[in-house]
Amino acid sequence: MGKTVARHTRQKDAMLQGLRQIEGFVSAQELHRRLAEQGLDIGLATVYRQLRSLETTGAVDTIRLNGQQMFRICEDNGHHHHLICEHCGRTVEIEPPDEQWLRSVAQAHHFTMTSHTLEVFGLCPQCQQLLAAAAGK
Amino acid sequence: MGKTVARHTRQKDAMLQGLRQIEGFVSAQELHRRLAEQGLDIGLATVYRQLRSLETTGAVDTIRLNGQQMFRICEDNGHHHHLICEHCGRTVEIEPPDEQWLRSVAQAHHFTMTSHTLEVFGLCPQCQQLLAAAAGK
DNA sequence: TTTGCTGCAAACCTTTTGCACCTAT
DNA sequence: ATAGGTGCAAAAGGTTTGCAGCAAA
Repeated sequence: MGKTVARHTRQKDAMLQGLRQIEGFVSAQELHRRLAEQGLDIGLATVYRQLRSLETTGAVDTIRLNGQQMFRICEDNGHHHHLICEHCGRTVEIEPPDEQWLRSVAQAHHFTMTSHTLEVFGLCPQCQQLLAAAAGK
Repeated sequence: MGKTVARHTRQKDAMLQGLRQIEGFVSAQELHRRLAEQGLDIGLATVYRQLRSLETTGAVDTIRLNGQQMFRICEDNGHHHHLICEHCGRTVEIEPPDEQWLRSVAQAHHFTMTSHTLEVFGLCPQCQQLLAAAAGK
C-alpha cells in the first residue's frame, strides 16, 4: 500500500490563513462564513473535511461547546488544556494536570486510560468589565 | 409573576425510574428506546424536554460524547468528575482535581472561573477483554 | 376549569457522504 | 494520465418546536 501524497490547494491555504487570524475557537460554520466574507468561497463540505483532517494530524485542537465542535489552530503540537472565556471565546492554554495522577486514578478502577479532557470556563478580564457595566446600568 | 407549579405525570416517573436503572451515561435516544422496551411508551420529545429540565435543576449530570449529549442521574447534588468507558459507557466518579489550583490558574490570567469539566476516557476491564478477544481472533 | 404536559410531525442544525468534475503532480 | 480534492446537493443524525388535545390540580 503506497502512501498517498497530500496535495497543495488554494482551499487548504485559505483555511490555514483563516484559522491563524482567529484567536480562540471557531466552529466550522463560522470559519466558513468568515472566509466567505473575505471573498474566499470554499465549499462548506471542504471546510469540514479539511478541519477533520487537520484534527487527525493534530494541527488543530478541538473542544465541544453548545452542541458543536470548535476548532483552533494548534501551534505547538502537544496535548494541552484551556481556559476559555464563555462570553467571547478567547482562550488561554493552561498547564496540564499531572498525567501520572490521572493514569493512576484510572488504574485504581482497572481502566485503561485513552484520553482525557479538562476545560476551565470563565470570563476574561474584558468581558467581566463589559458585563459588569451592562448589569450596573 | 406567580411561580408555575410542576405537575406530576406518569412520564416523569417513568423517566426517573429508567434513569435509576442505568449505571453510566445514556443518550436521550437510548433512554427512550429502553423505556419503550419496558412498555413505557413516551414521546421522544418528552424525553428530551424532561431531560433538559432535569439538567436545569441539577438532577442529572451531563457530558458530551460523539456528538451527542449523555445524561446520568445525579444522586448527590455536587459537582464531580468521571472516568468513562468509551465502549460501554460505564462510569466511575473520581476525585475532583484541586479546585483551588484551578482557581489560581484562572486568576493568573485575570479570568473569573465559573465552571470546569474534567473527563477521563478509557476502557473498563470488561471491555478491554472483549476487545482484546475480538482483535486476537 | 385552568394550564402545564404530552405526542406527533415538521423544522432545525450541524456534520457526513455520494458522485461527477477539477486540478496538482 | 492519475488520483486526491472540491463543490453541490442530498442524507443522516441529534435536538427543538408549534400546536392541538390530554389530564393533573
